[in-house]
Amino acid sequence: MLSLKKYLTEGLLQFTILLSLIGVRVDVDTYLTSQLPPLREIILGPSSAYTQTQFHNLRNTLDGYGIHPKSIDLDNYFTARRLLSQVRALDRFQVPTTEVNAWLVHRDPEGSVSGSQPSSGLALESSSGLQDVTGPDNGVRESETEQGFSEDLEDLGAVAPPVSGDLTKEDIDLIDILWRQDIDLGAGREVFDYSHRQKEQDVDKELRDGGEQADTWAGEGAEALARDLLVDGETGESFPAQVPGGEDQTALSLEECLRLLEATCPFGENAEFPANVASITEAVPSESEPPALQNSLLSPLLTGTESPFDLEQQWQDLMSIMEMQAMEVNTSASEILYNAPPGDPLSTNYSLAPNTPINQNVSLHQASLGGCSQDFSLFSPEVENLPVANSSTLLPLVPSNSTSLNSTFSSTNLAGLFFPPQLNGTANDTAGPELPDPLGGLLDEAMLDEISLMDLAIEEGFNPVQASQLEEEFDSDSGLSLDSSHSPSSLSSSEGSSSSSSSSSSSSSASSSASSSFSEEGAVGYSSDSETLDLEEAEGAVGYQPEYSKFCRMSYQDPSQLSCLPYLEHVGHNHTYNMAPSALDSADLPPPSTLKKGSKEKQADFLDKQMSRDEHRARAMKIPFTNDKIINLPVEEFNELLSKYQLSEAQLSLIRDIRRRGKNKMAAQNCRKRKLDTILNLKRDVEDLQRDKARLLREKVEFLRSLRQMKQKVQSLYQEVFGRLRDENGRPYSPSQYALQYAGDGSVLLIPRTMADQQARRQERKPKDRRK
DNA sequence: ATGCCATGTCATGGC
DNA sequence: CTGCCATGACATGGC
Repeated sequence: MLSLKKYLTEGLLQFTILLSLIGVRVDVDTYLTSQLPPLREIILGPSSAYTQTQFHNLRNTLDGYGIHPKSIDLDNYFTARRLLSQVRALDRFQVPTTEVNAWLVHRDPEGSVSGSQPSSGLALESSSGLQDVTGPDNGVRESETEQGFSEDLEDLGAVAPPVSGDLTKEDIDLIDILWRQDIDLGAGREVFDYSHRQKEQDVDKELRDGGEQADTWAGEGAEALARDLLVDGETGESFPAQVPGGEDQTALSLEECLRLLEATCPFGENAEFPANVASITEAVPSESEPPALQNSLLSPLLTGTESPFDLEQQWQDLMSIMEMQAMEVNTSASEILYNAPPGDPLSTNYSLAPNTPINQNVSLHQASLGGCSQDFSLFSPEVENLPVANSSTLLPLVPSNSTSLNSTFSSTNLAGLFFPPQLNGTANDTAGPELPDPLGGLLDEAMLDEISLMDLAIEEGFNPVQASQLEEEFDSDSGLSLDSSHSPSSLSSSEGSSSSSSSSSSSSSASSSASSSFSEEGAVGYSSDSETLDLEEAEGAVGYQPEYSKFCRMSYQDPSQLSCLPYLEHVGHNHTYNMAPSALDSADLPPPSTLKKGSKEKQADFLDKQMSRDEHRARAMKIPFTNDKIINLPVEEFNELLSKYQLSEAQLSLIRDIRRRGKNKMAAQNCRKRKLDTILNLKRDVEDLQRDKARLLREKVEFLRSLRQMKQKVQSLYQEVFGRLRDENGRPYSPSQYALQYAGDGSVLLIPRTMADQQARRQERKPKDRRK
């Protein structure tokens, strides 16, 4: 369903844009606003799936709690909304075609990427393609890198099916011919392909040792690209300026793009297409926008995009969302079930602000949960007298069944009545007064969506824990709440990789104990080990980006925490934890180029410098075997080795010292690494707990709100029923003398006030007695 | 010159 | 008891 939705949405958008560009007006509004649930939901999404998560995260951002403000998902969401509004705007404003500059349609074929480029073209500054050159035939682009890349994007749920799957050979040839035509412009496809470059950057980051080259993409890279984007005066084409080493860059003109689209499927199943169309329209006011922004639309894979957080743009997005949601609710408001007759106090009570969303699924049953009785002070004395236990027996009073009660409640406008008192997640004043806030409506909508999700989960038989898990799943689907990956299950999984990686890289003698100790450590959540290890060991690991984003998020929260981030912390340092000494030795060997340049003496000096003190000692004492063997051999083999040689007492002592020191060295490395991971895990636990606390506080506020709503409704119903009662003379009963009493069987009795007070006191005593 | 940090080493204790 | 590991404390070298 998700892929179908994206497929349809992007396809429709592309088709619409195309039609608009060639002059056919498409009234998207009729489709979007019409009450055709399937299509509407396909295009706009099932509301809570998107809005809940994103608003939730937006609120977190505004809280200053946790979410990196540069989060690409927010951008993605907003731009998706913006894209819709821009598509709508297409039939109002005709985008001048001369301003539609260049579209990225495909990445490079291998052939146009210079096959002579050295494989070290992963550096950011180098413009050579990321993917490996598979061969001179540039017609077929089915390298593993290509497919893997598409799959990666697809896995993240952001893209349409890969192009190559549906392209015929002629199409691909045409594409390549077109690209080659633009090669003389010096434009390469991957120049615009931010995801491409981002991935490249990631791999590069892993490969690079020094921190000096670790400048971020959004910093110099994006600026450099923005600077390098030139506009052809004649054609209006925009193409990157000649970057040194960027001879393989091409760009597609609009005409070529259209031709290309004609040649391919009608919807142009290229995932990058709609994104770049959006970027084009965005680029109209600001002539050259950083590529990071347009690529922010590409996929959630690019979560780490560090484009500047454009507050104004976000505000526009907020406004557009408000507009859109107002439209949604206005059109759906007529369908709201109002069971109360006109003039009913209920309807007057709950008919505020019709253009705000509705909290579905708030049931009286939930709201009358115990433990909230302290909130009764919010009530009028009259209702306060009602025993809590009887509130559920109110149901028979409602004209129809409980379902209609729910629907009646669902028509109540909580957003108009309440506002979350704590925007700050750490605020403790949950019962505080509702403060006005310009974002209040929006945030409230988000919260209500969130609560609706909770309610839905509860109604469907989930327990609250499952509901929260459901909520977290929504968060994780967005790719924003990355901490959901730290659930116990993922901990255990990463734990497995942790132990395996450590054992694989440790010496054979230490591997078994190392893995066993690691699994013991897993009880306290020992997962970051694998994260950093995977970075170091698996070059070009694709799944690494979310973790990096997570660290970005953390670092944003507190810049001083940068020092604690393993990834950044390891920059410039040779963290060779868990690497076998043999690997260390080989890694310490100087590159061949330096060997050629230097004389043999220099080589010897260099090697001497690379050797440890123990190695020097061993050489001085003429130990006949390597320190590697001394340290890493099992005891039996080690003793066997010693027995083979006639060694002096000094030599034996040195060998044992070397072994002891070597083992201790590795132990110290492991120990420090463990310590670091423990600290990081503790920090993450604290964050998780803080997030849970904030969520629970929000839920509490919501429940209190619902409870207050219920009480008001009960009060209204009470007054209505009481007001309609007449005595035998046809006169209304005096509220000061009579009261309604709810019996356990659902019946309602009219009893004198004095008796009601006595019963109420008895009801109050019972729980106290039970507590004792 | 100084402080910080990563790393190596030693001492010690537990298994 | 010996070997191994974990870890606190200290030393050292680089930045």
